[in-house]
Amino acid sequence: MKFLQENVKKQALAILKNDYEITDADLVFSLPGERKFGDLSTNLAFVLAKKIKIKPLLLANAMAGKLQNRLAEIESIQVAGGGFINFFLRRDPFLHYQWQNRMRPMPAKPEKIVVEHTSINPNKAAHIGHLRNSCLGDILARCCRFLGHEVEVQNYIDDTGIQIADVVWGLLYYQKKDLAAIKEISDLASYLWNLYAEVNQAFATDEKLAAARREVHKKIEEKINPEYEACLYIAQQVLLDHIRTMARLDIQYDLLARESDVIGLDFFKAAAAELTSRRVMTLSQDPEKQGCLVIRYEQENIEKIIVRSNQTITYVGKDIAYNLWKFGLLPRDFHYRPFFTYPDNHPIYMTAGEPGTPTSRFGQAGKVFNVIDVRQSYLQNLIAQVLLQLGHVEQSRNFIHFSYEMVAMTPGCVREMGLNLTPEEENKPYVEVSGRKGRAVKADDLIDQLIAKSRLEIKSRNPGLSPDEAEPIARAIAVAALRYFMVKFNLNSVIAFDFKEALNFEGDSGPYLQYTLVRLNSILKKAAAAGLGALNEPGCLARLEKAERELYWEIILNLSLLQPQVEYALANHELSSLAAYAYGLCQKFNHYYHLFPVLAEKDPLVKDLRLTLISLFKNKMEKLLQIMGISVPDKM
RNA sequence: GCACCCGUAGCUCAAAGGAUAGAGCAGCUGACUUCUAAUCAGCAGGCUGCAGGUUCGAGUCCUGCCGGGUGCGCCA
Repeated sequence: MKFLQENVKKQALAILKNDYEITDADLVFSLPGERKFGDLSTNLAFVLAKKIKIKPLLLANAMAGKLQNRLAEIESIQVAGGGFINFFLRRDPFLHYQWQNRMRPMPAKPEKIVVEHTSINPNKAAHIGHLRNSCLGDILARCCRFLGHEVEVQNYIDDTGIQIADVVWGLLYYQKKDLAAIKEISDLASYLWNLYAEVNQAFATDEKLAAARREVHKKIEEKINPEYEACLYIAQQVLLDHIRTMARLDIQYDLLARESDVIGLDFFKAAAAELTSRRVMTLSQDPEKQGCLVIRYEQENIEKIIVRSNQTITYVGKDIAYNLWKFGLLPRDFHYRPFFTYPDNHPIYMTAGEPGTPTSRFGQAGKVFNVIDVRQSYLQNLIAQVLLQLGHVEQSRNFIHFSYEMVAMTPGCVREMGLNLTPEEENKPYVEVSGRKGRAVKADDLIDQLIAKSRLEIKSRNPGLSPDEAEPIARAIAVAALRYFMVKFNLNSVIAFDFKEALNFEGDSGPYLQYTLVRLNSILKKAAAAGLGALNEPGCLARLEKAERELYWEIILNLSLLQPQVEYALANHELSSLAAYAYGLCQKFNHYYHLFPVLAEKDPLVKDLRLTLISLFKNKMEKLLQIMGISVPDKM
């Protein structure tokens, strides 16, 4: 479709340039919402009318007259709506082109893309807020791969922060467990979920405890046992738990970048030299920040502390160094070791402080996507600013904060879970999810609920299925429902989480998409059994009755938009447009399915055309579902 | 206080400056002896928060209000 649009544009421009002063940018095509307005439409006449002061309608008619019958791919041209020029494609050649090119692989693109997502503090189990991050990040990575990019998925592990000190303190001093006792705790991540909320409540009410926590944090930084060893153990176990949870959703990582290695390998020192010599980072003149090194955030005219008066480095400082490294702009590298292998043999590497396994180079990105919620915009913007100030113009432009709004919970949902609300919170439209307050739905619990529900649905529809057969199907449906739910909203709309919506398997949902393909596959299977497997070139659409022909064309035309849709989603940071695209296509197909039976059709040519349509639909929709991380079960 | 985001049907959300503002859920009618009814067809539901402005054209852009959220830490 994209190729065709460009081709039509080139031809039209060549013709119109003789009579009008138009540029490449003036001629923009769009797909009209209704087919009576054509397959391609342009507002060129409106744009030009302003410049040369002629009525748009007159101009549009004149232009249409000049273009009529002179564009190879265009059957006819009409003017409508006061000046839109609408183009109707030659349908049979278009269908042939789509059919012939359906298997063509996407050419590889040279630009390597690093996507950072998940990055959960390793001190408690993952919750629904993290799921939005990981699902978006994973789909983003899949979009880039689909378009031919090399993609590296990184997960940043803050294994040194105060959050982890909280639970270390909780285990060692609040619950008075020794290391051996800690190692005996099963399902540590869930256990810490409760403990983390509990100790934070304690910290809030008792000043002295906060000092104890700082003491634990200090001991971890100075590698003093048992605090340090407990910290290492907890971070590793919880991290493994997060990896396991996300693997349930088919979300995988390539590299785990540890904050302790960013610190241990003095990444910041390497960055600091440059920051200081370019006077990006300076000694603060503010008496309250005496002895601190700061960077001025220009957008809001704030001084951000990078190096504290005690010479320790803040989170932003470490993040600046880490992101410079992602682009290969730091004269320093991590060491690496293999950490984990997925059942499909895909390895995850972890950064290391000491020389480990030699491996292919990580980082060296041409473009970086950081999937982090909107609350960190200020810090991400600061990093982009710093890249620019250091003279890395290209990298600054390719440093992308893939920002999304938070997941919240309605007061009703919080109450439903048996959790407490303050009277003030009761009256809010939603309250933010918080691991610190233990106020969130745990990721694993939600996945379990989804699987349980799909199990019931499968059982009622397919009573003969054994549990062994039903289980993978239940999982596939649960994953589809969850991933679709997480991607269908606009990035800047807050998701006010609601069990009823998230557990919906009907209508605008992941299982709806799966069901469409399951039925379609069933037709193809039966057609193959009847010896109708191999398909020839598509026949002429004229063979179809008008009503079917129009619907058929509508579907073919929309199917051709897969690649432009993915490019649009990526360029505009709007992955929800992919969900809407997939849903719209399936709606159209289901409508067609009900009106026009395939296998019962008597006319062999019509039957062939219908089989062509469903083959093409399967081809495109499977690619689209793969981008969304949704698999298609054999039956539902 | 400053900065960013949101306000569309009873509810949850779409609408890429464009043609008659669309879906799902909930409600009401209908369609399983048929390629799987997790489906489909239909009914009903709207001063797009308010007031101005820009434009051939505004839910979308600008200004001001009203209501809500978030960020602005020597936490990460």
